[in-house]
Amino acid sequence: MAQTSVPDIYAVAKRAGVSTATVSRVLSRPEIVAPSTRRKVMRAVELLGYAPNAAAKNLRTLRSRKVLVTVPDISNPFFSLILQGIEDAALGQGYSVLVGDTQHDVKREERYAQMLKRREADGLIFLGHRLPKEAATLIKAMAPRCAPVVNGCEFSPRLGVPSVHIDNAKAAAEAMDHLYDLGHRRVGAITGPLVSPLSRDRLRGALSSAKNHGAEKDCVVVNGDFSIESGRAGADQLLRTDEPPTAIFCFNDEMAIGVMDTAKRRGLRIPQDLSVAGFDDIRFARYTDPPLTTVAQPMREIGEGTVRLLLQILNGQTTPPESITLPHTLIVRSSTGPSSEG
Amino acid sequence: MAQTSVPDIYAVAKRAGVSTATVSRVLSRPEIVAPSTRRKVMRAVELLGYAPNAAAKNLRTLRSRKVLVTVPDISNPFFSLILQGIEDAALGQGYSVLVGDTQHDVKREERYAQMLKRREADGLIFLGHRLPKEAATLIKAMAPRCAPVVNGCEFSPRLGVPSVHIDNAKAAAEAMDHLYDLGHRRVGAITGPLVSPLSRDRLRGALSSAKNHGAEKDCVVVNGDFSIESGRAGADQLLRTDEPPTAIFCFNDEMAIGVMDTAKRRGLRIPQDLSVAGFDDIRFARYTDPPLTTVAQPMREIGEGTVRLLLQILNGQTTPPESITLPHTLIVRSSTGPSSEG
DNA sequence: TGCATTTATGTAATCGTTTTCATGGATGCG
DNA sequence: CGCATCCATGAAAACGATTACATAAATGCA
Repeated sequence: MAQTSVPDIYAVAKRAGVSTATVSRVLSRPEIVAPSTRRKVMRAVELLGYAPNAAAKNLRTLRSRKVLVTVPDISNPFFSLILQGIEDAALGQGYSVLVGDTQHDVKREERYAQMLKRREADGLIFLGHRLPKEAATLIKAMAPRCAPVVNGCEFSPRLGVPSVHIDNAKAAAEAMDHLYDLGHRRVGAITGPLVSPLSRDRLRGALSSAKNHGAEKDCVVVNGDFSIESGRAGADQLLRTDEPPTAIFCFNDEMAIGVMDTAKRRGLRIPQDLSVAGFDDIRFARYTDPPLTTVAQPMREIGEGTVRLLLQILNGQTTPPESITLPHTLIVRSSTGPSSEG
Repeated sequence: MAQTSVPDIYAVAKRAGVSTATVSRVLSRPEIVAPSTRRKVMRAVELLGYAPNAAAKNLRTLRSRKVLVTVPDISNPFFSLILQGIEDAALGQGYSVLVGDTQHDVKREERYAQMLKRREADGLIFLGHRLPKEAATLIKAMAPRCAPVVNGCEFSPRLGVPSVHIDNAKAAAEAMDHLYDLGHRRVGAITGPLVSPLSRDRLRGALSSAKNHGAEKDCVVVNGDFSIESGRAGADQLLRTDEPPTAIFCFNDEMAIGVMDTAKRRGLRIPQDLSVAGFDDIRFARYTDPPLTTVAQPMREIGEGTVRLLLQILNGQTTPPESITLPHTLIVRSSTGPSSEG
C-alpha cells in the first residue's frame, strides 16, 4: 500500500513515458530537451518526489562536488569565521563542505587527507601549517599548484600549494610600530608556536620593527601557543622581571585576553600601566575591558578566497593560480596608550 | 611512463593474483580470508596505494557514512562547540560530517535538507528550532522517532524528533533564584527569539521563579535575539526607566556581554550597581570583566549525544531512542552580587 | 521534391565497488 | 576410507545514475 521505496530514475522515466537518458537530460541540461517532454518529465519528478542519488551520480561523473576542509580547532572563533566564509562560497558554487576538526593532531590530519584519495571530496583546503603526507604525494604527482589542495592563513612557498593569507610580517611590524610610536621602549611579545610560518612571519616583522626603533635589546620574546592560558603564563613571565615591559604584543587575541587578565590581577591598569595589543580581531576583541587594540584579518574573505583558488584548480581551465595576500588593518582601541615612562 | 591513473580494485586483484571479491573482503572483513592471501592482497594494496572509491562503495551499500549537520551560525562559539562534539563522536564511529551553516535562513535549511533525499548523508542533525519540510515528510513516512533526524538544543515533543538538550526552564529558574537570593527584587530578563522552544522554556522558568519570589510585578522582560547588539539595546531599554532593575538575566552570554558594556558606559559598576547573569558559559565568559555568572551547558556532550541518538536510529536494532536531558550548572562568578538596595 | 542538416530521443555501456551464489578442496568424524 | 561439513575463493549481478553513439523525425535549402 505505502510507496515506501525511494524513486529512482527508472520510475520517473516510466511515469513520464520517456527513457532515463531524457530524464537525466531534463535535470542537468533542460535546454536541450523539447519543452513538452521537459514538462512531462518535470511533472513526474515532482509527483514522485524524485532527487537523483548522489552516490550514483558521483560514481558516474567521478566528482563529488564536495570540498574537504581541515581546521585545527572549529571552536576557535578565528577558524570558525574562515570556515563560514568557505562554506558560504562553496554553497554558492554548488559544493558542500566536509569538515575535519584536527585538534592540531597529525594523525587526524592524515586521516582526513585520506578522504581525498577515496575521492570523498574533490579538493582539500587545510587551515593548519602542516601539509598532510597524502596531499604531498598528490602534489608531487602533478604539475605545481595543479593538485586540488589549497591552504588558508599560512603561507610557505616550500609547500607548493597556493594559499590565501595576509602579510603577517608587515602586520606584526605595524602593531609594534604603534607601540613604539606611543613611546614604549620595553616591549614584550608573546608568539604562537614557531613551527608555523605564520608565527615566524609575525616574529620576523615584530623584530624588524624593534630594530627599526633601535629597541632590539629591550624587546623580549616569549613563546605561547595561542591559548588564553599561555597568554597568562607569558604575562607572568614578562611581568615578574625587574624591569618589566610597558607594552605586550600578542600574536592572537586569546593570548591578549590572558595577558590582560593576569595584568589586572597583578594590580596593573590597562593601558596606563601596561599596553596590550592582540591579533585577529575576533568578535569579542571589542568587548574586552578595555577594548583590545588588534590587527584585523579578513577571515571571511580568506575563506572565500581559498574556495575561489580551489575551484580554479578544479576547473583547470586557466593557468594554476597564485597565492593571494589580503589586506589587514590595525585597529586601535583603548588597550594601548602612551607609555607612562615617557 | 608515469602511472597517473588511480588504481582500482581490479588493479589490486590482478597484482595480488586474486579476484576482486577477495580484495574487497580483505579490506572489509579480513578475518574471513586466509592469512596468506590476506598478506598478498595487503601488499598489493600498499604497493599501489589503493583506497576504495567512496562513491562506488556508497552506491553499492546504499549508505554514505556521512552525517549532515545544519547549524544556525558556525561562528557562534556555542554552536561551534556542539559541532566539535558532533564531529568528534562521528569520527569515532567512522562517520564524517557535512556541515551546513544556515545563517538562520529557512531557504538554506531546506536546501541542506534536500541532501538527505539525495542520500548525500545518512542522517540529519539540526541545531536550530525549525524542522525542514523535507525532513518532516521523511518523518511522516516512518514510524515515530525512526527517521534519521535528530535535534540538538531544542526540545519540542511536537516535532516527533528525539533531541539532546538541558532542562532550560529549570536552568533559567535557577539563575533567577540566584538573583533573588542575593536580595534583588527588580530583575530584568532579556530573552532570545521566542519562536524557539528553548527561549520559551527559559522564559517560563524565569517567570516561575519570579512568581515564587512574589516578584512577578517587578520582573520586566524584553526581547533580544542572542546578539551582543541586542543585549546592548535591551540594557538601554531596561536601564533608562525610572526604577531600573538591579539585576539582569540574559538568555545567552553574548547578550550579557552587551549588557555589561552598556551598563559600564552608563557609569554603573558591576556587580555593585547592576548584577548580570548569562547563559551558556562560552569560553570567554570567565574572561569578561568582571567574570560572568552564567549557566553552563555541556556543549560537547550535547553534540556527542546527538550522534549517539542518530546512530541508534541508523543501526535500528533497538527501539527508537528517547530524547536526552543533560545536566546544566549555574556558575557563579563575580558579575552578580548582593543588591545594594537590600 | 529530394538531399543534407539539425534536433530530439532512445539504447546500452560504463563508473568501481560489494555480495550472493556456486564450487572445489580441505577437514572432521565414524 | 567414505561421506558430510566447512572454508576460502571466484564469477557475475547488482547499486543508480550519465553519456557516447545510433537513429528517427523535423527542418532548411536548392
